[in-house]
Amino acid sequence: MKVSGILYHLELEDSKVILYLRSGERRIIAEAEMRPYFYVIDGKIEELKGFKAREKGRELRVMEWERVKRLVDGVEKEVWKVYCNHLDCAKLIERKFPTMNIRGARSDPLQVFLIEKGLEPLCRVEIFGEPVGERIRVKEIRKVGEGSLDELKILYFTLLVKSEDGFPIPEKQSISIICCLSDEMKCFSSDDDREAIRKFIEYFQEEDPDVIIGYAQDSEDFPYLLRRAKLQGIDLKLGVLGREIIETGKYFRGMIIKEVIIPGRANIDLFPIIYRDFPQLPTKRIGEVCEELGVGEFVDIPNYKLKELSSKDLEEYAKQKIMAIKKVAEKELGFQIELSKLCSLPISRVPRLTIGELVDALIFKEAMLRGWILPDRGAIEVEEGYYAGGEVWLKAPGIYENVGYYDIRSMYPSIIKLYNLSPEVFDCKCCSEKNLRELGIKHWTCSKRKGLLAQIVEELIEMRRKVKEEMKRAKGEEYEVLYAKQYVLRVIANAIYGYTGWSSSRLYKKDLAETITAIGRIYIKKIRELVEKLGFEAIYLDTDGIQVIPRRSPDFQGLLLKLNKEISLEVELKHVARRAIFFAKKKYCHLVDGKLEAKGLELVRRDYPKFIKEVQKKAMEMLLSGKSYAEVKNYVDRARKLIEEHKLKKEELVLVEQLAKKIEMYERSSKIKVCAEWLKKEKGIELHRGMSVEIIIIKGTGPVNYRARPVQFFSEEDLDWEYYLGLFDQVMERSLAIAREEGLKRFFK
DNA sequence: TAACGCTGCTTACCT
DNA sequence: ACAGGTAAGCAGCGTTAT
Repeated sequence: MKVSGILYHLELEDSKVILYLRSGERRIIAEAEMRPYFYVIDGKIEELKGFKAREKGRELRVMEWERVKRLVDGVEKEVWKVYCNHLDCAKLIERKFPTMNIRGARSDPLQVFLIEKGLEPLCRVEIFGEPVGERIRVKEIRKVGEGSLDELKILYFTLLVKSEDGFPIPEKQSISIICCLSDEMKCFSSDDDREAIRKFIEYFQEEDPDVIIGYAQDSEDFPYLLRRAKLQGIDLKLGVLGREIIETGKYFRGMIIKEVIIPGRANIDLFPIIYRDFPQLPTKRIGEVCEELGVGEFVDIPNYKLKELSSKDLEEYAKQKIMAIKKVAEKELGFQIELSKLCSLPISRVPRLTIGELVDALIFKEAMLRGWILPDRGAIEVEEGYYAGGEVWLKAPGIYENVGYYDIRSMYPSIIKLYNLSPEVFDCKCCSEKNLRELGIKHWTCSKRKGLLAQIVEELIEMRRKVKEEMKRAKGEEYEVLYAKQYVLRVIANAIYGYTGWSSSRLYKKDLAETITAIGRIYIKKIRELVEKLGFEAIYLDTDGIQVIPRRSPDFQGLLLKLNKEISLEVELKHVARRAIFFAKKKYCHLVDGKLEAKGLELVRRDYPKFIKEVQKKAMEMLLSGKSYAEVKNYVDRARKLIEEHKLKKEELVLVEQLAKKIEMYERSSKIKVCAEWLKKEKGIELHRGMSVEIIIIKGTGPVNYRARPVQFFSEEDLDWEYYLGLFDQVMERSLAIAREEGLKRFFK
């Protein structure tokens, strides 16, 4: 028989790949046999022939072996390809034979499956096979077209719990409301949550969604729901065909996070995506995310304030929250889908991977398609010491007018492409012409073969160029898809240099990473020299960017043309700032089209009190728009009075810090560490790595950091106003010093 | 014993 | 847990002034 549908989810079951397809109203479940394998690069495999072992009650054994030709780190070799009956068999053999040169035993089987079959996540597939029970056993599978989320059944999900302090405990507090959105909005609540959970499960099974989308549902909603359901004696059968959901712990970005598996459905948690892709957002609450993405307003109500809402208001809030989740998903999921296609990974896996892991997945895929076998991750020995990065230079702090900001377009990717940089051709044995010597670099690249990394980067750049070309003619939905495609191509290309210097990457080579940054420094310094020759003065450099002021005529476009004639990388003019203030390296602000653009200033940092940031912002705007020192000073002094006279609300003095490591790992007490300890001791609340807290400083004796507290438990009377005054003065002093000195200079002229 | 000064930990930022 | 470069606040601790 032949079936077709959108491939929306894949799972691993022993050595089978289970495929979930959506075909109109129907769901198709198929299973494909896969033969797990690994490579033995050189040496004998006699010991492996007939290998058998028992582990967790299963028999693991080697099935077959064959001699195949592959490119091992770019060198053609005959290697052994060894097939086994189970994935764990490959891993066991790798552990048991540490001296054997084994590769690929830990490769992602679902990714390998997708690559081997030429499939894309969310594509339309055709399957030839025969039915076995509820499934179809796959004989042949192929991609026959494109698909999209629109063709799938999506269910948005969230729940709310009222609690005293915002950290509810399942044993004490029942779920106040569960809210779902598919074709329509549905809310479930009851006095005790037993009925609500029952009805929710019933509804969920009836809806039978392909994709579940929420915000922090893996770390919060589902674990809470699981505990409550257990207490109420209810099974949480939310999987396809009534299978129960599975809670797992996984090491992610240096911390244990919970991952919930809902068999047969793609469970997509937006929170880890936001955590990874929007590190600049201090709280990561949905309202903040909505604002960042420009998808409308949503006012977050902190968990500790939910108790003040009536049932009606709570329901209204839940509905608004789920609409906000939907908007964030609609804006953000396009990128994740394109990432999953680019890297050949199931869509539900992508949100949980770091950028490094995504780059690694792409490198693995491209290597596999070329018949290469690369080292496994973490297999290359790490070289000691650090290497130099980008050039950073500031002529002098001060106020400048007419500042042109130029940068080298995609500098590191362009360097990799232009100089054919890749580990296997770096310092090759075959070349006598040491081509990087002319740049003053002691290394060289091969002039006979094109390196793998350079090939991949070139392809990414070329693909992006084509997509951007198509974008010119595209509109609406099509445009959005193309935009997402070019965006992920850029993100991945930009991370490739870092990947070469990442100690656990397959292509780790410190000297190579160092060479890339060294070439970057040479180029930006060369541009500085040119700029100086062409009638401009360089005032600031950072890595791939240079800021200049005109000595005579401010012909910034003319300078751009001249630079591009001289330089083999592409130079762009980002903008010309009417006026700019430089405080230090990585701390400056520009006035561009009447708007303030601040970099590194306190006002962009989450760990400064909100009020101080607002006053600084206003002061910067005044200075940039030409107000005198005296005027600005006057404004700042009036603002200062509000602190002096205790006329601010505690919310205006809040700062945010993120717990960067496990509490035991601290050698000093930071504000966030003290808050984490206080929450544990006083409230029994445990903060885990990566969580942020809104902090205020209370009065008392001892060092300030020891007086940091979560804002919700204290009032204005508790605040250490003197501390805020001191910090305010410190920040304002250095913010205004430049204008003051500038004024003095004029006075003495 | 308070004040001072230095070191290096800590956080968050820039490219 | 893609890389390195940077500023700033302040704990922690030894030294100096009182």
